[in-house]
Amino acid sequence: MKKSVTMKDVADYVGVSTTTVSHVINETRHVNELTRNKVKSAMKELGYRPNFLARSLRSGETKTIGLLVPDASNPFFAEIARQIEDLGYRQGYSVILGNSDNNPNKQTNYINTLIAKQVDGVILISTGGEADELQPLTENNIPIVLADRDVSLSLTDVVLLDNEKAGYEATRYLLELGHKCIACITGPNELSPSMLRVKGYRKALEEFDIPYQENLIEMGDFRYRSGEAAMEKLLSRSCSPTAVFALNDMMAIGAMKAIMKLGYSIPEDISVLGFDNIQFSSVVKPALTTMAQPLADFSNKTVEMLIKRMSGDAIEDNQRFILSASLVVRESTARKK
Amino acid sequence: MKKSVTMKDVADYVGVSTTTVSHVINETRHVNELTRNKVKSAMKELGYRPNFLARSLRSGETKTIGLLVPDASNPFFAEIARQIEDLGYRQGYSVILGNSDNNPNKQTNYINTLIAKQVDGVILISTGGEADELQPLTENNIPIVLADRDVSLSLTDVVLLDNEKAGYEATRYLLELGHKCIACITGPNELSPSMLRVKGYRKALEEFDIPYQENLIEMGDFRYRSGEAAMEKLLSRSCSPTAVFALNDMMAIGAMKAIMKLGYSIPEDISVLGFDNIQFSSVVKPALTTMAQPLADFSNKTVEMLIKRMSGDAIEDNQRFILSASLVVRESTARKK
DNA sequence: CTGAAAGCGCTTACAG
DNA sequence: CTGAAAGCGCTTACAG
Repeated sequence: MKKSVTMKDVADYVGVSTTTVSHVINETRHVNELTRNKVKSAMKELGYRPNFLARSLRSGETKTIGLLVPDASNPFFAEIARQIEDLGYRQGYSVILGNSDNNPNKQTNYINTLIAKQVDGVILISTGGEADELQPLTENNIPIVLADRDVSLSLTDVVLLDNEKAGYEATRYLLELGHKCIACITGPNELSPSMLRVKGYRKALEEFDIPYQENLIEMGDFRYRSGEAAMEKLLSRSCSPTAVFALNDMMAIGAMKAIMKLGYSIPEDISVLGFDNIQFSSVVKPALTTMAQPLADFSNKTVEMLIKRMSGDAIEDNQRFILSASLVVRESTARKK
Repeated sequence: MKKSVTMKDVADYVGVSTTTVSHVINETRHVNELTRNKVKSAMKELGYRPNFLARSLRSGETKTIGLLVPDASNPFFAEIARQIEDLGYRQGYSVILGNSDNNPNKQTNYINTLIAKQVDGVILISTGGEADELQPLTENNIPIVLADRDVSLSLTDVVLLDNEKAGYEATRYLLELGHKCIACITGPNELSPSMLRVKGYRKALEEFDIPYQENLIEMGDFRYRSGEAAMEKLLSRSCSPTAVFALNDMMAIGAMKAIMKLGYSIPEDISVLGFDNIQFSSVVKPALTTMAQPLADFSNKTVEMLIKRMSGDAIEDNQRFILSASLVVRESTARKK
């Protein structure tokens, strides 16, 4: 086990102090050109590499941010994670990625790890809705921005979609196509995006004087299989829908599978409307009509807010940035016959 | 900015040395029960949180590993990253995730960052094929295991698929279905998995006395669009294939799109065979026949090897672990009519 | 233009 | 059963 070469080795080699070496590395004060060059070549010669750990311990900055998502293998989160990593990299930050599996305990554990590792900030797509899960972070003065899912009573910054409006607009679009019996495949009730999209769905129905029917609602878990299962249940009931609004694309695609398996056609018999606009929604057959999330805006805004916070710029607490979804019409929806 | 409470604060509060506090935290030596309890409650009372950075600087262990992938929004890598993160978490490691974008420079930069941040090990799905890109890691005694893509002359551990065999078996399956004109949509030539799968493809053709034809080969970049584009080109040529072997599922699905758009049916007119068995391959219509990568084995083995290396257990260099793909027959392939 | 030295918050060999 | 002290590799206020 070869010991790694430190600043002191370089300093000794050149015959200067570590102060000087440090300053040539960081360009934090003027150093005589000759000395500077000698230091630089010594670093190369000895194969010196700075130890960020030591620097961080001293400076209090790790240039690392934590990103906690429910499940990075879900295409929606994968895409967000990818973009956030990219934006972070450009600003000189590494990202520690964690998957909470929608498990509040795991999320809490992860938050503790991130604090212990002294990350400069965290971006959280939260599993639970409890603000006290975030308290350890705020207590340790670690900036945090919440993305995608709100946490009640939290005083942190948030970047959210206007889910209620999106749910409303999606449903309204189906209503305007003449559908009167519109099923809805939701996500878990405790997640704010699902809850709010359902709220929008109900609002649109109300506006069109269509009664809300419990038996047109099925809850999924935002995954493919659950969409398939939910649709099968919906189709087994008496009041069979002519349109279905799935609260994400994965479930919508699952629902499509179920619909076709049972011999119906899309959109002739049943229109299907998704949510997210993941890459695959344009690939399936028929291509999925969906409410598109402004993914790039999402990532950009989230990172931007976090960086502003980390830089300590005086800004007021609890900034809320709300984005809008937009309807992307493809082949899976049609006017009711 | 509240200063965080340190070990010294706890020690002073209880009236013991930091030595003792450290030992109760890490359970590294016996501490009188009364003292131990006093320390523990003091930690709670003061809200003490260990600073891993300081510990790491002292101990030389960061409990962090680096994971570099070409693009974590690609479902195949996303799934691997997800599993590796999970396995790491269970063993007490956080993972810093980086995307190289198949850009050797970016990869090199990332490797330097990982070294500076003193990760305990790195898992690399490499972009380039040059062993000297890995030298900084080995020079710094950072264990590394290469996954999925080999790097020539590298002396590190690797976990690979037997790509040549997989390519051979896939092609052989199509040949046995009676296909004689089998197109191949490859990945970038410089990537070993692509190259080796093509090698297997050629070997199978040879075995069946079918000449290899340049104009049945199209190169893609492992992404959806490139599969679509490649297929369009293939179909515009005189010798139009009755089967196509795409070297990953994303391109296979792109190819399916192109085939159907041009009015052919799958598998009646053209059989399509993919590679990877990503989640979506079972969802598309028709469901994609594909060579399945043993993803779980992949992640497990990779993490296991890295952990063994990090623990410093005496094992010989350049361990090579080779996995096999397996054919999953679905609806997109059929006997040639 | 440069350096000696303190200190970031821990761990751990040494001593008792 | 416990503590004083060195040291991990840096940065930076202080001094000249």
